Amino acid sequence: MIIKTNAVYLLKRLSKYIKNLNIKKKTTIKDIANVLNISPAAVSKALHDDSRISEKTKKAVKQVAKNLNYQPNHLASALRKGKSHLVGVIVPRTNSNFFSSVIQNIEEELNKEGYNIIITQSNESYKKECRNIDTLLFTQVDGIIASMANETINLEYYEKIKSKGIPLILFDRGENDLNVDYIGINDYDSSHLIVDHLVQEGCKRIAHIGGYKHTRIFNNRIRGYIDALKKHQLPLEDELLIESSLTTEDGREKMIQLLALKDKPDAVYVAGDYAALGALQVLNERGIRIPEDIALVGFGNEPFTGMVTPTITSINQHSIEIGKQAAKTFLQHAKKTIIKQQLNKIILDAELIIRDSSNIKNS
Amino acid sequence: MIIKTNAVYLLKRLSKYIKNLNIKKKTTIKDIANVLNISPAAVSKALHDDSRISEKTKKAVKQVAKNLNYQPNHLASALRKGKSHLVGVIVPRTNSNFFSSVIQNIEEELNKEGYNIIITQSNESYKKECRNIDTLLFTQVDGIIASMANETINLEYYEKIKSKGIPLILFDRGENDLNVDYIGINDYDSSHLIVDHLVQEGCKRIAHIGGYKHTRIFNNRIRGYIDALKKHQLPLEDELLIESSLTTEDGREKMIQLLALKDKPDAVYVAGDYAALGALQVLNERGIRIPEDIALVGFGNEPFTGMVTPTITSINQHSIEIGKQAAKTFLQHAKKTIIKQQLNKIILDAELIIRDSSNIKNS
DNA sequence: TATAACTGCTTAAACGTTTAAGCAATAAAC
DNA sequence: GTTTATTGCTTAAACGTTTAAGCAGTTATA
Repeated sequence: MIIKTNAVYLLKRLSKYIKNLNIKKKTTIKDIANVLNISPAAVSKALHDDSRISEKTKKAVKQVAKNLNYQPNHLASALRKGKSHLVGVIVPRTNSNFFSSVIQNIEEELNKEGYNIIITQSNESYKKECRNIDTLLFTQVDGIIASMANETINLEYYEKIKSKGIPLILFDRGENDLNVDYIGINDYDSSHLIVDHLVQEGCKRIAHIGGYKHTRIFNNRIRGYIDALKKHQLPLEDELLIESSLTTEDGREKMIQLLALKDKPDAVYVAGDYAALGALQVLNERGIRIPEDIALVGFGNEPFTGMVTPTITSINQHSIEIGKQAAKTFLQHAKKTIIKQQLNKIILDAELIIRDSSNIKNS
Repeated sequence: MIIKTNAVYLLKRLSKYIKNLNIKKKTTIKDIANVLNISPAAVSKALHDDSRISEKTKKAVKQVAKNLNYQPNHLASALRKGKSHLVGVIVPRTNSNFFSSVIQNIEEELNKEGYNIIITQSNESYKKECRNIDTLLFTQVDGIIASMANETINLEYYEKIKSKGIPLILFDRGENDLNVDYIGINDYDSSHLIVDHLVQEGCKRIAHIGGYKHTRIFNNRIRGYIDALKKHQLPLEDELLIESSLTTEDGREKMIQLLALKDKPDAVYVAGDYAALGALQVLNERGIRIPEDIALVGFGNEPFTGMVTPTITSINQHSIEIGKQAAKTFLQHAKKTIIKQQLNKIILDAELIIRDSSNIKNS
């Protein structure tokens, strides 16, 4: 009788194996349990180094897991635990050095704590951004770190994230009204840095090709520009303050617009490097000397600012620090359970990188 | 008695609601079922427009789902169905226009079919690439689309993907030995295009700063370079063929090395735009005229090739088409169940974008 | 008028984990 | 020598879906 039971038992075990061989099913915790003749629960605990499992069993479990090439099923554990250990990241685009550097540092910081990231791009489109949010919520991410598209005014979708109780951290392009954690640089002060520098180089008519006023960071840069002009008792003229989408193409157009003025500026501060590039192209094409005739300053310190002729003075946005802080802020949320949600607003000091395009005295 | 049963029943329903209100739990299919007094199975089917559910019920279910702000739990359905509808993408880095454009097009194409992508970067590191693969397998992706790191020689991890039966599609940087689907451009022909063009411009001593020989695409570019030289009866000289990591820094070094030769080249074909930029910087710094003294050609058509002075002639790698084809190839795998796996090797014709750095006759 | 086919659901099991609760057996404490 | 703790497991339920199987009731078919 014992022999028969044993035979039945062996047959059962064997059939499992045959099934595995044929259908090439992924090995599960159950398979390991069957091999060692212990319960799946014990295997799970052994793999997680539970103190209530003997060292002997742990060793055995890990060995068998390795032999059977066991890979834990993230979906199952995430479902059971209610945590996916996935963090969603939304950026306007990845092919800018600033964003890809931020992403890289978010990833690095989160990987340390066992989190992985899902990167999505909005391509500066509000509609795409909404779809990305839905996708991320659908994927059950544990948190979202985002920088808003230029187009985004309606915050309904971001409210949706908050209402689901999912930590939301914004960086660079954020909104004050949303009342969430934010990491960025001091845009207002950056404008002061730039204007101070240009004044020091002898400029008297400083134009500003700014971003959309409705976006907080660009608004701050504009305010900084205005206040800095006042500080230096330079007149603020409407025709010198232009709103732009800050693409390279629009940078070209807005520069052409400035050159059409009877009273041309002697310096142009552009709120984005790509638009500054467009401006530079126009100036070069028309044989206007930079910085002698017109000085140029960009924003973002994209690598190409150091590649073009002349190299473009720009603001370093501390992408590394922003990425690290964004990740750390998320981790704070993830760790505390219900403790009071203290808002983090981290504003980093920016740094002006002076290059040829504004270096009048040394040129 | 009936009343009592009803009371108990109502109490049960009520308690569910109270629970929902307090703990702010996400609404599930069960909640909808409870409200409408039907089974969860019926709700699931209604949401998926199953033909065996009445239109009336479907309407009601969808209405309640909307009211309760129901969001399907992706983890649960993925676990049950054995499909995550997630595709992993591995690239050396995202801050190159080529890769970010490929990614964007992969995403677009896959989104149409209800798939989402997880982007990971290897930063050209083999170790990071292995970790990325583990992460993606762990996340139960339905497929992986990858372009290999420069460092990658050992294909063990890629074999791991194949052995799990997960579709693997390589693009740009791939390996022949792996025997998987591949989408890329014709690197061999591209070299011919470049050499033909340079010869036509009158160059007689053409150097090549190539990528690592062990990477198939760079090897093909080298072979194309050699064969094209032969075709034009130009002598092939060892000192003119240099292996490089193709970073901007290394491009500088290798250019300096070429300038140290007693018999300098009159043209340099660099296998990557970033390295070509380094070469350009060195030439500019030393007052060597481009293209009159030395012509320069890059590879990849990165946007900055059109921004620098002089603009750099380069090869357009068809990132859009590569992205679309990679996605489509994956979808083919995803759709057929066990049908024979016919390998897709898609080789696109490249295109030479002629700019100032090699336009001798018109300069 | 029986039989088949369709409609509109329900039941119950499954996906692979984790975890609270519990149960023997052994060790420690009194 | 009884009580108490500790060790090393097991059992069973749960996470939220999906789906095969089945079951009434209705409608069409022969």
